Amino acid sequence: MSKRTSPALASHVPEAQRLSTIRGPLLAWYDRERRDLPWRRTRDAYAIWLSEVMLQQTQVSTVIPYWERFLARFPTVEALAQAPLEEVLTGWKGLGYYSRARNLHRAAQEVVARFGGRLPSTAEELLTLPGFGRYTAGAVASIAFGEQAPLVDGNVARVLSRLFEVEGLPGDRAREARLWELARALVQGERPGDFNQALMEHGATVCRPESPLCLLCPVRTACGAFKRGRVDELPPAKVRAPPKRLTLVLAVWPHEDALLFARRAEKGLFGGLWELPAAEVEPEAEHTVAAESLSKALGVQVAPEAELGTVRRQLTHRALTLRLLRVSGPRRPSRAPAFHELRWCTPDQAAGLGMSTAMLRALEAALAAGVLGR
DNA sequence: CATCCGTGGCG
DNA sequence: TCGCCAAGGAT
Repeated sequence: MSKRTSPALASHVPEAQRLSTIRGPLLAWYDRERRDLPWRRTRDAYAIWLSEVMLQQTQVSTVIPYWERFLARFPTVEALAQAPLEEVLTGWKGLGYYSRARNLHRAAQEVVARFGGRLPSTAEELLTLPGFGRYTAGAVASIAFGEQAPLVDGNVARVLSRLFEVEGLPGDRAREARLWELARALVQGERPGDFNQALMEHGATVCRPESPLCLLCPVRTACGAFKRGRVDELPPAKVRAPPKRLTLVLAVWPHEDALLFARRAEKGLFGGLWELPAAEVEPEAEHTVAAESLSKALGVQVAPEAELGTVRRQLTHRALTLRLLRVSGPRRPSRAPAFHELRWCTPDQAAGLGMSTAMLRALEAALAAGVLGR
């Protein structure tokens, strides 16, 4: 070490001891207490990758059935790469954050093209693929390939914030840098993948956001927040912007035993998914105005026939209002300016489309209103 | 750096 | 009913 060691680095030197008192006990705890999750029973890097993508911002219990179904349908990177995006989105429907599925699909194609169908084994290489950020690259590299690569997710950030009393709000640069530095120091050693999972598992089950189980914590004697009674104040809650309101009018256009469906543009909200053709309107728009918006989107002049009700849906950052408007038109379009594709489907056929949960609720409401008879 | 992108569970 | 948030990434 040079004498010119920065103050920031020098201040961490006493931590070497603490780091070593954390790693062993946490790993031992993990060996005893870890949950039996399906992706912990495989060594297939693709399957592990898939689990990591699905787990982004999504609870374990939600992911399990999706992971099993998706893997059965797309068992290999090659199978996924060859599948049409629409089928991939169908396998993802209901899971949310659909850009994950689009990126996964693109990444699979790149793995085939650039790496001969084998997922690269280092975080550095993984980072070059779509959908791989620092977290996912570290997770796949350490869990699937045994690289001593760090990761910081919401759980790890909380655990390390408490253990080392890391100050600052989520998103703060210095805070993030500090967390990654700690994660990097801690993961050095045997079984890096298990250690990273131990850190996350601990955050998910013991070092929880609310009412953490400190009396069951294997590393509480090393925990700064526990020592000083600061467990409830670390980490500080993130400040969230209030959700914005978005009102969409949905065209319910019956023809015989079918309704008109449209596929959304690839980017943005519900990108690439199917829907009852939608157009944004002012919250209090008259149905004639709403019909005009739909006419523009569909490229055909449609007439408003009846209001069929409203479905509300709360997203993290958006309050959705879906207004169902039964319409009719002079001809039945097969293409439209605002949409990727149009299709006339019976409810049974529509069930096989990749549709968001919000749209599913709206469709149910339209059918309950009797648009296709009983 | 801020904003956008879904969903379901839970108190 | 409501607010909070969970194994993040892209722009």
